[in-house]
Amino acid sequence: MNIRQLSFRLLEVFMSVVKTGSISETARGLHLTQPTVSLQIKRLQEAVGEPLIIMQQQKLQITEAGMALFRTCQQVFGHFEDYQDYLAELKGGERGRCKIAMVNTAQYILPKLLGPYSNEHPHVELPLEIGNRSAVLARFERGEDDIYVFSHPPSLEHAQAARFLHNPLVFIVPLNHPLADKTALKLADLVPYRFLLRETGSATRMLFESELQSRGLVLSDSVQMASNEAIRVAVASGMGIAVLSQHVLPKGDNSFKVLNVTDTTLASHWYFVVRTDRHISHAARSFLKFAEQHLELYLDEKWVRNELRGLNLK
Amino acid sequence: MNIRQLSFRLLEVFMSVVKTGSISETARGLHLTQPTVSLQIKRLQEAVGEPLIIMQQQKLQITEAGMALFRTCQQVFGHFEDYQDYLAELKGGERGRCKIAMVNTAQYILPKLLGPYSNEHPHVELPLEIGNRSAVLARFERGEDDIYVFSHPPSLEHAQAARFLHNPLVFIVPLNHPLADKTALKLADLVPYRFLLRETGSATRMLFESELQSRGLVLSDSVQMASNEAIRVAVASGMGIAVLSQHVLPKGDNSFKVLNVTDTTLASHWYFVVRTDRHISHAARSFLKFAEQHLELYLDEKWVRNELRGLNLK
DNA sequence: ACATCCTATAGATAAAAACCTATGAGGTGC
DNA sequence: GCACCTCATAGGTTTTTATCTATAGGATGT
Repeated sequence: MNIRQLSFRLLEVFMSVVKTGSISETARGLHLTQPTVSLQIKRLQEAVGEPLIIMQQQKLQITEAGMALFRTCQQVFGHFEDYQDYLAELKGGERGRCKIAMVNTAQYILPKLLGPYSNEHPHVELPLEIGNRSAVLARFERGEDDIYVFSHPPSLEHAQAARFLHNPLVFIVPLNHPLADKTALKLADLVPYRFLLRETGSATRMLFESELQSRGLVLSDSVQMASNEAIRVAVASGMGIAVLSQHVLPKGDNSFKVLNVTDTTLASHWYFVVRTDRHISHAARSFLKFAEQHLELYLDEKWVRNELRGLNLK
Repeated sequence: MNIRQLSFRLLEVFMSVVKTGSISETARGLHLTQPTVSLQIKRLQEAVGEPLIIMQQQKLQITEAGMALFRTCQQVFGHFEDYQDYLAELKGGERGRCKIAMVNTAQYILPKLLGPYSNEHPHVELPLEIGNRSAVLARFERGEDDIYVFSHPPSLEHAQAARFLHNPLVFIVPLNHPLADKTALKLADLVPYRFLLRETGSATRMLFESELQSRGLVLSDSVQMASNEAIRVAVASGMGIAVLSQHVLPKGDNSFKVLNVTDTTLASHWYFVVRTDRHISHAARSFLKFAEQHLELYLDEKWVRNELRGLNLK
């Protein structure tokens, strides 16, 4: 039997002949002529190398080999139907994978969207990658994920970014800090103190440093720490001032004080970023659509900046 | 996804690409050129309507849809491999069906061949049909079986017959019959008594009657009975004389007496008959070959007439 | 005997599939 | 920068496939 000259069409016709028990009726059913069907069966028998159907007193009789082939066909078509169902779910965004790479800080906000989404779409895999800005940028370069989350508009080739959330930054100090009780501060009042900062390249630090630079200010003392939690705890224990995303601060945490700096509003935005030179996966598209529709529901409404239409999610 | 434009060749190539992870390597492996493989994949993707493989940093990456298709293919090819195995067994006569229609009397001898054959070929189905001569002839006409067993050469169109066993007929009488103790009888001595006979058309009766006719003898009294057993029992209980195939008589049964008729030797032969206008099934061919080789082993050697070569079983 | 079913076969055509060669474009390694 | 991979695309050829129409040969039923 030569499988290479078998085609699905041939098998389809064969199955219909077995089901109807008639070549002519199959022809009518499939909108073909009778000779066409006869010929198809003949070719199939040649491909299989064994009679599949024999004429018996004006009636078609299916041989053993024919019945076995029929059963095989049923299974095969069954598998393809399953695959079609799978594809349909994939295309509908009900199944599949949406790999998301996000910068560290985003882990305080993205889960608020991911949780509800995952509940609504339980068959979508959502592998998350969390890293610092440069790690996520590297992943973007290599196109390892479907969606990237940055807080700072990355202006890269092939990148399409859409804002979705305001990211206000605040200054926090230990409760016993000299500035803790001041009510109206200027940025310049802060620079003499020690600052605790994330690594160079982090969006928060970049924003803060560019603000300082534009005002001609220079920090007198700074310490670099690897994570926001480390910084928060360090501030609480009196090590210095920090600039952090407001989203990072646990509500009702009174182990530090938020300063009221009147001449400075530091803020960036959270962005969903996708590559324009790649097909966006259905699951990713589905997630972004979900986000577009439910941002206000799951995130603090006052910070939402829903510009996801810009990603033209069809 | 349009299944009609899918071909097994396409899937074969696709599977190789997934396995090797390279289009060029697949091309080398399948003795194709690289553009051919590229194009096949492109066509497959168009047929499926979904990307299956994407280029990722100089490496091929299989998409979700691609992996699912790959799994589907594995199952599908698995089914076809099973089918191929099945076909191989079918062609080797190891599997399949060999329908045999035989006249009543044959059931005393054919099982001696069928039993050992079935043990050697446990996957061959052996449906048996047993009927009187005219019923088996009708089945032959309609070509309902693979092999027909007659005891009397049927000279039909499209029939090819081969003798395999001598079928000697004997006269039996009740123990208390007037002829029971005679040692050398003539046929003419028997005709005054009542005979128990099978229906007209049965080979035994045909043979007996033609012998009577050629000798100008006429039976004075006869009773028709439907089966050989009925006749045997009736003879034992004293109803009359019978002519039966020797094969029908259980060895060591002393409830009747076999007459010694010196001027008459009634005998026919058992024939395997096949239709020449039909493909003979592999299983039937296998059974006939088995019979040809083992007749002497399983049947009484002194009666065997092995002329099965005549069926040219290749 | 004839109309009416089937199926099989022959001959023809248009579309498609399955390949090829040649060439281009994007990376990697030295 | 150059040799050397990889894959993609364009253009072309030869087979194969999927159809059709026309026709013929059996069976069956009236």
